Amino acid sequence: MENEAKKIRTRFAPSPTGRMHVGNLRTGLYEFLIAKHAGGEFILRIEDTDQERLVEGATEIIYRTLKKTGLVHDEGPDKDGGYGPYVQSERMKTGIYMKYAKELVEKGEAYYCFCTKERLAALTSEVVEGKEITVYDKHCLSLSPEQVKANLEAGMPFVIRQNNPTQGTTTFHDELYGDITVENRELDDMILIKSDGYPTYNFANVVDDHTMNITHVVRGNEYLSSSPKYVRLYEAFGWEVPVYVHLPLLTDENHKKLSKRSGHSSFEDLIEQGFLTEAVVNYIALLGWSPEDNREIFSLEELIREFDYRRISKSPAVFDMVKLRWMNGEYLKAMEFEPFYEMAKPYLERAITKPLDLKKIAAMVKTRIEVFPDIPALVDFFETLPDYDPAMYAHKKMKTDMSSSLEILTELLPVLEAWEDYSNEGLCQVLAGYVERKGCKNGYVMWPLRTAVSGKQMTPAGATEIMEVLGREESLSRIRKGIGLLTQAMGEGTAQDV
RNA sequence: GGCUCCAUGGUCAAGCGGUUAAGACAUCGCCCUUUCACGGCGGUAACACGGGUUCGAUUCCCGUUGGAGUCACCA
Repeated sequence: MENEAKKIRTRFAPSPTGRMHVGNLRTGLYEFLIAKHAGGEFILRIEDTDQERLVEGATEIIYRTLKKTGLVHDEGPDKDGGYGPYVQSERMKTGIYMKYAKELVEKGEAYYCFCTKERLAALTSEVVEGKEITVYDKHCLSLSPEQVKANLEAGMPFVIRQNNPTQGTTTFHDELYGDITVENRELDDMILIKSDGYPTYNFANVVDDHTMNITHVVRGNEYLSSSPKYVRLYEAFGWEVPVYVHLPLLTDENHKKLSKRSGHSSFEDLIEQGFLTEAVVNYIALLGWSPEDNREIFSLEELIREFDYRRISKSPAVFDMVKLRWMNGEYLKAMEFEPFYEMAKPYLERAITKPLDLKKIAAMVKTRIEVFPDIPALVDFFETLPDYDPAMYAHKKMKTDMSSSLEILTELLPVLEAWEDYSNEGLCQVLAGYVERKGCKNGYVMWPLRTAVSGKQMTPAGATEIMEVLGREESLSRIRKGIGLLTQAMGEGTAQDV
């Protein structure tokens, strides 16, 4: 047993600050996949140490998103696995962070700092792109124990800072990026405990990952350059450093980091935009990772099986909505009809209020849309015949023009008026008979007919299917309207010619 | 600006010293067709640059250039 590798434990540690953006979700997905691929455990921890950024209900969003995407956690605030509490604000009440911070102070690896904001501001060495670059000068490190004690007793506000060496280098190993070394003098004495008593992310993260027995720390690439400071913390405690896997960033079309701030889609936004959960999960899994073969469509179970984190790439990936739409379309096509219909229904009803056969229309639309909101624009002509330009009757390939269309429709009208069976099959039958008598090609007849009953250049189905849904009376009325439009247009054309 | 990372078509990407440099999205064309779409077939399009190492570099090393990240009492 001792020789066997420890069971992998990864954690997803979001902050409850609103909706979950896709970069965050992908990090969670990879953490889940890495653990599950190896038969390990996936832990949820809520990092709410920033009391100012907390958003009401955001924790619920986290639970809902994980549930919906299938990233089931083995342990979390709602599932105690013996490493709780799993919410940092609750962990803080146990005094854990302060206890460990004081341990570092005693070891000389950290120290109290009483510097005021004003003094800190004076330390600002330069301003780059609007950001103030400040490196703390270890001013308070020289305070004697007596002074510290006196300050504390006087109730002076304080923070606790990490005491980093100023010489030598620190190296840490990342599974993807290899060894990364930095000069210790580049390491700022970061704050461990804030003046409100809460730990900073940096500190709580290390304490929690260690005490919760996390074996693989998987996180975004934005932490790569600060990782040496985390490693120094582990070393200061004398703790085993976890395996690090830093993930390549997800960027927007301008190659900038995807962030909530820049207004990029959160997972919930995407769902509202009509994307399927499975498609989103599938798509983001492929952003930064690829399987051994060329497969692109993966269920979560298949991802678990195939996911080898060594195949994660190192360079950032652009989040491409166009490809996401394509993938969503693939999922739509593969869906069973009934569930598809249930999801499409609200969009159909948005465009159609008449008592038409929505199921038939849904079936027409199923293979032609990429996302549900594509539906209304595709089917609105069923509700009302749009105003259309009779020039649409002309089609080069079908060899139709306005005059041929007028002829066809005029001849067809009495035939269809005399016909009772408006099923697709029945209509095909009567029209085939007409085409045969006429001795022309199908399209020569179908094009003007479809134009007349739809008033559209693009429809999700052919003329007969449309007529079947519209019914006899509406179909005939639209054909009469078409004849009227054509007659009028031809008349004007003639008048102009003369 | 310092530090760190990255670098194959417009995008996602395979490749891990010798390949006609895959595949997918997008784009273009053709076919099919009761338009469009779907589907089928095909085309355009990439190893950033310069030095090494090597019999041989997209692949290894160095530099240049370019891009990104980071430099908070935010995570």
